[in-house]
Amino acid sequence: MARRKDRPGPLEPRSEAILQAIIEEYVATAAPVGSMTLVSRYRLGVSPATVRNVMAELEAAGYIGHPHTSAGRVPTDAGYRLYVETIADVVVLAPVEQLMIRHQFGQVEFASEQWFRLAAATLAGATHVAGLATPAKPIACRVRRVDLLPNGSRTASLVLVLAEGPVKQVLLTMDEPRTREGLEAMASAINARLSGHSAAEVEQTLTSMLDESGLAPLQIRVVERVAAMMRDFDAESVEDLFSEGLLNVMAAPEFSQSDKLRRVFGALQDRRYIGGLTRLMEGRSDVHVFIGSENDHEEMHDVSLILAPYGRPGQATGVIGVLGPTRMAYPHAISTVRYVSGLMNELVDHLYA
Amino acid sequence: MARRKDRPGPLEPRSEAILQAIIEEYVATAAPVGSMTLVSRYRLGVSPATVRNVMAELEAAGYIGHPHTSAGRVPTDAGYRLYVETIADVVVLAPVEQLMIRHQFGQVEFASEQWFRLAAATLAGATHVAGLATPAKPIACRVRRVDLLPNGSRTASLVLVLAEGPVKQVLLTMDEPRTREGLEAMASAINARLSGHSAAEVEQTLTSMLDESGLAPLQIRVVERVAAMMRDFDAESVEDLFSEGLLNVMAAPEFSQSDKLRRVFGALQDRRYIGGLTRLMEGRSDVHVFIGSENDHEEMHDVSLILAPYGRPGQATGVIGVLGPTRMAYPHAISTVRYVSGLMNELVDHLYA
DNA sequence: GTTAGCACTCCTCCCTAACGAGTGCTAACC
DNA sequence: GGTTAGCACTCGTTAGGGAGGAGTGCTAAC
Repeated sequence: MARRKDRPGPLEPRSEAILQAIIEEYVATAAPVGSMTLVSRYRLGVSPATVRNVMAELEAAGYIGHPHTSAGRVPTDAGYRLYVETIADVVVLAPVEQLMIRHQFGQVEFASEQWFRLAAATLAGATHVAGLATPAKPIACRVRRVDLLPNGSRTASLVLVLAEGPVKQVLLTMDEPRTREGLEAMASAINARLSGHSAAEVEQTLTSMLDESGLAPLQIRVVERVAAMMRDFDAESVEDLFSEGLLNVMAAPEFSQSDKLRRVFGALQDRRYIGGLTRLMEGRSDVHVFIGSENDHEEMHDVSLILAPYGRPGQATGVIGVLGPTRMAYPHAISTVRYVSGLMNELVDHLYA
Repeated sequence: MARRKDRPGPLEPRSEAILQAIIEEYVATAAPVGSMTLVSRYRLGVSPATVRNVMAELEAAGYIGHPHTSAGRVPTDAGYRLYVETIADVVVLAPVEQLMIRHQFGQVEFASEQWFRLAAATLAGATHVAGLATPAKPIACRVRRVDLLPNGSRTASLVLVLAEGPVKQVLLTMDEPRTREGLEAMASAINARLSGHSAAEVEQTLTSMLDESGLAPLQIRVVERVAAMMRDFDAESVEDLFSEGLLNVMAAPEFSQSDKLRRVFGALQDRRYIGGLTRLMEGRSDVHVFIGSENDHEEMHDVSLILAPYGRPGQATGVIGVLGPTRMAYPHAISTVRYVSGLMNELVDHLYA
């Protein structure tokens, strides 16, 4: 209020430079930064007193704060927000790092289940905070084929392959023994009716089958199971989250007493929270940063999320990103997430080409 | 040394009762326990002075210690060990809890990949420490069948189903487009050669195929990939570990400053450590407890592991268990792990019946 | 508008003393 | 001889009180 002349809008270049310096120093040291340290370490071309004046303005505008009177300044969430917005569009990952990450992705064979894990691990390794990734599951899965393979005398494996790639296997118990041939015949009969169908369509087929006479009870049970598995697939898609390198975040001094972090970890295991995240990213097309209190969930008020969608909108999308303390190296993290999401896009394109 | 008359051997009943009381009190309160609290809360039938004398003996024998002169007693790892050995054979899980756990297992359909997750989650929920589980992978996997399914124009899914149940899918890129029928024909040709084969046998087939003429390069590449996947399966089996409820352990006061715990989590992510664990349990048939410094790895010196093997020796085995602070409710944890391992045995038997 | 000077604030660190929990010893008791 | 009451002693914990210092905000000079 005091010395501010106009509304929060754009800051004078010098004020912005000082805010930037404060943030960079604080990110590096985790300690409140004073006017003296600032002028001695950053070529600001002004005296500590001037810096103090600017600091007072920045504080009045809500971009920085003091823990107490005789302490240095600490960026607020709003300060980080401004900082991120000024740098977000320009940061690009250094070519060396691009190369290293691309190299890591080159290692993986096209085993599709491993992509997100790899993405999460790569992000964690590159940014030294935690990497996150959800699988890119299709909006609505479709059946490719169903196999019935004999196991023991009265058990069989039901293998469901989706058009989009994923495979799932469940165990089936049968009232009476069946031959391999009998099972194969049944599988191809089922495939004829289900192949290419979505979860809803399988459901329809199931209800119509219930009216038909002459169908083996086992056949109906198999279709029931397939319908259930398809439901699961559709539901899972938004609820699975891989995280890697949470230990990196544990190492941050702000989380040395594990209390706050425990709540963060708890939220990360909450499927509803994860579902919310993916839904939040649905409309977006580029990296988005959620800083501290900008996160909807109170548990996340001490951390920042940098997320990016990937995949093909309307077909199969997922989310990758990083999670770290609000005191985080945003430029590097943002550019890394952006780069990895680009790589993930390439991979998905390759899969659907 | 001082007052001990004979070697560590069996303790007098009264001493044992007092050790037991110390441990139970310490497990409950996490604070060193004094002679007064002990007589007031446990019906020991003796005065604090007598308890102090016994405590001195127990300390000389190495079963308990003091943090400092004027503090109460704390059990040592050796004390826990003695305690665990006196109770291990007799503890049985309360019927109510048995029912609850069995009920949880009833929920899961026979989707075999989910068993260990469920076991880990159940253990975590029942014991309030962390639950661990490795999948029960067969000693040596065998191929059941291979499918080649067209994806895009130049990509196909290679689906590998193992005789033991697990399924894996990878993406294959092809130099030239192939029809669905062509792929199916190739798949059945490959199946004829690989079905029922172990990783080593697939490897042999591959080398013999390299000498044959007239084989499509793609066919050889597929067999190569299958060989690689089989190797992976065999290797993965001992290296995968699901954990659930690590947050429970974070909540323990001994880990309030997250330093020690971070090292524990680090070790849990180390595949070599996990491999060591499973190998450690290979010869055993019942629950085994590793208390603090009994663990080979220094990172684990502040936690205890209660592990049990499950599965069919020689066919498919895995390990389940819990991880908690050395100050843990051993009787309950041991009986829970034992009970869940029994359930897992039932499940595996059912699968292989 | 910028800067030097300076009083002021308030956190941090360190020292000390009072407190108290719990022990270990000794001597009496059963 | 084992058990117990009594008591001196140890030592960590806590609270209080400067001394020190980092950093600010204000004022006045540049």
